[in-house]
Amino acid sequence: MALGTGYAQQNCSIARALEIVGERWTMLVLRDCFYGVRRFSDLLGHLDISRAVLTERLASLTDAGLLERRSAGGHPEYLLTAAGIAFWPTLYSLSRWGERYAGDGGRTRTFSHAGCGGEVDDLGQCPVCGTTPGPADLIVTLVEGSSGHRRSDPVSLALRRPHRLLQPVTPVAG
Amino acid sequence: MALGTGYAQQNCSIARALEIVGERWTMLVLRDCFYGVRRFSDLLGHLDISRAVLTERLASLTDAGLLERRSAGGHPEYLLTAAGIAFWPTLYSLSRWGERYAGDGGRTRTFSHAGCGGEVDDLGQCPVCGTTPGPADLIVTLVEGSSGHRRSDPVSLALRRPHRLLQPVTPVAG
DNA sequence: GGTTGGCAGTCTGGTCATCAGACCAAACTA
DNA sequence: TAGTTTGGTCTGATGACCAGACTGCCAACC
Repeated sequence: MALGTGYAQQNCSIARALEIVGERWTMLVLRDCFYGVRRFSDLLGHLDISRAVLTERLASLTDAGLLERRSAGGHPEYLLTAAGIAFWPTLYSLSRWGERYAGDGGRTRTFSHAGCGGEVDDLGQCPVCGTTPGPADLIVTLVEGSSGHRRSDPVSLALRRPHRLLQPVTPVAG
Repeated sequence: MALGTGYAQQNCSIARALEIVGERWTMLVLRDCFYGVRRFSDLLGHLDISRAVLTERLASLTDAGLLERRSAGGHPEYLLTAAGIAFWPTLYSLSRWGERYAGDGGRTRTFSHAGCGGEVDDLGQCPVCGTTPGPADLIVTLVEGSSGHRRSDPVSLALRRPHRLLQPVTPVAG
């Protein structure tokens, strides 16, 4: 949060969590990381965010231990750490709430268990095998007919195909 | 979010959710509502927030349908609606993540099922009876010895006792 | 009936964060 | 070697947030 008067006095795990992930754009950066976006320019194009703010968010997420900055092929890549991956349930829960109460009520994306194909429920549990798959075992699929096809940047196009979370996306040029 | 360039282009339920609950202080206001804080002055004292910002947050949460403003005894009260109550899993999940990765790793609060006394797990499920209690059926208890006793405003003092979520707190004067 | 006091806001001037867009350095490519 | 891509930094303008002063409403009390 990095303001003079942050949430420090709140002494509450929610407040402390929000000190790390509560700033504008931060959770959307994490969402993109789960979707497999790893590069500065891809995040920039997909989020429509100011370069300075993206730089700052990536640095603070890295400082906080949710992301790891790694050089790959001459360019940096930002990968989720264990602490970052552990944030998935919160993001999933927020997504489900948003589908129900911040849109037209319909599904926009579904998440299915890569192991058995079951579509996970509100709690993230697979109704077929009864486990709670981590993000690495989930396949995200855009719901056809949802309002989910507006953007046309390369990353958005690449994300229209079903794909496994955390696996790197390869944006198509154009 | 109410900025010229919000998250509108993101076309994603997470982005839409964050348009409503993603601003500074908003989730902490909701947290306090779950804890039973209902009055403007109590929120003000417990959150250490600017009056203008609290006014704006309460108005936008009311507009978005998460809170309901109701006159009670000559003063307004802010109560969670169904949409607001449905936000509990996200808040709980964020709290658990924060305990693990944004603090010393220890529990600060526990939530137990009022029906059978079981302490709910990471997913919010009661290990005793197997159900997933809603917030109205949860009792929050501050963990002794956690760093959770810093604040001394009347609301914080009232919240030190175990109490059921959504039940109104009665701050002690002083 | 007038006064007092608490409550729920609004208003104000200053500070901080974010914005769009220009600029820059390093690495790769032709 | 010149140009392009990538990953940033810098700048001036705008908007959000801050602490604190101020206002209007209502109930209780004298």
